[in-house]
Amino acid sequence: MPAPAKLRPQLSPDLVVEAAAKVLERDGIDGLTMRAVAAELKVQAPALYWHFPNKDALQVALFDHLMADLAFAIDGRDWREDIHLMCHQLRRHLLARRDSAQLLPHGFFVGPNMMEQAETILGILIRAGMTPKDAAYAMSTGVSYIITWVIGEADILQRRLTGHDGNDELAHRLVATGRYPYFAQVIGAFELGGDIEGQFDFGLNCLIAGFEQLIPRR
Amino acid sequence: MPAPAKLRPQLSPDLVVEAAAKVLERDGIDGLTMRAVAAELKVQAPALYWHFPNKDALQVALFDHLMADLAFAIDGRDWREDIHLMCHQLRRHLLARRDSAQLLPHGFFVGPNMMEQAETILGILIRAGMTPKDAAYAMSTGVSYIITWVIGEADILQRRLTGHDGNDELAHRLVATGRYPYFAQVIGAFELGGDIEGQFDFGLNCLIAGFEQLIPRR
DNA sequence: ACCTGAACACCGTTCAAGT
DNA sequence: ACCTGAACACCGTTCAAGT
Repeated sequence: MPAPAKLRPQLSPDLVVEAAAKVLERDGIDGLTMRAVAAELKVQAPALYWHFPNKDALQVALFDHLMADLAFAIDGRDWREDIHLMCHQLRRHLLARRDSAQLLPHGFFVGPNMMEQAETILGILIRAGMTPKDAAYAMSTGVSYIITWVIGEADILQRRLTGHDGNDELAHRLVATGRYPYFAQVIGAFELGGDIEGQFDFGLNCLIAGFEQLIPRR
Repeated sequence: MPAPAKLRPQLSPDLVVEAAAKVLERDGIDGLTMRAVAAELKVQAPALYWHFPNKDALQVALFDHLMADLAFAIDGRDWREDIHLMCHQLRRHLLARRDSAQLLPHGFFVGPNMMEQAETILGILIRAGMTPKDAAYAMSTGVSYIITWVIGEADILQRRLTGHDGNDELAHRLVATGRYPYFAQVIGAFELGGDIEGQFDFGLNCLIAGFEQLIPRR
């Protein structure tokens, strides 16, 4: 005779992470509370603490989970091109998973999935001629750039939807005083209507140009 | 006859910001609560809402306040050198004011002080030959790099003090599986004992190398 | 071993009421 | 005009108690 069916499926770290992913997608980072995740699992909040020591650990696991299906599509002909493509793909991946970039206050290469991705990136840079240390720093700088960028971009997209923007107003009032002549020239570049993808590429290309100098010419 | 002395000095936005600065320095970003700021002023928390619409607005004002005495020391001979110096000075300024880099989720050029600083930076880049738009993007990319960096660096310094680091442990366990050969080569670069200032310079030099390409050769 | 119930020590913010 | 008192609707986390 088989074991009696359990009334409730047992919790597990994986189930908790999947529930957290659902909550994050539905309610955003502010809605991602231990109680909400527990509710998603039809369980009381303290139950989660049997599987994760605290919310931080859950967020780390969640981020890694969200990076599991990040598959870089590159052709391996030119490392500059490959890195460029991968950075754009990482940006899109993060943007497509609501608030995922805000999950990690610090350190993104923890967990099996992110480390798997790191292998790809490091391989390209090292085979291109970088020292392992330079490759590590370059990867860290690049990913950090993208994560910070995506947080900012999501914020801009959000404010475009909700309409007006308090900070913009303040900046305009200050510019109107005439005390910031250079800023007055460039304030358009910071406005919500700006070329957002172009600005991403701008910083990205600067970084890649810098990376290029780390590779010995032959 | 002069007006009777008030029992309590009247509150003002400036006084609130100064109290908030004290609380931030003493208790860090987690201790910066409306109640704590109010207590510092010997006032009830709701009183603050007469002077600021919400906590976010207070944080924006506080950040600008903390940037008031940021004075760039440069000599104006070479723009690359100047930018390099300013970036290091901004890093030190932020590091010296506890958790200041964590005050701003989005947008750092709001408020008279930051815009004053922006004038200096934009001036250097535009006079070096950049278009205003490129100068704006370059400044934005650079400051964003530094702020993100400082948040990470403060975190590393903190973990160095408190000793052990859970994420490091996880990464080591995963590396020990042998499935991440490249990562195994570079894990030393990410450890707490790493050359932290060197890593900052690494990213910074990459960016500046990229900026250089925006300036037409003569 | 794994989860519930109840509680602790907080948050940001609102709002009627005071002065 | 400016602040208090009291409350609302939450948080993350702990811990004894249940099964």
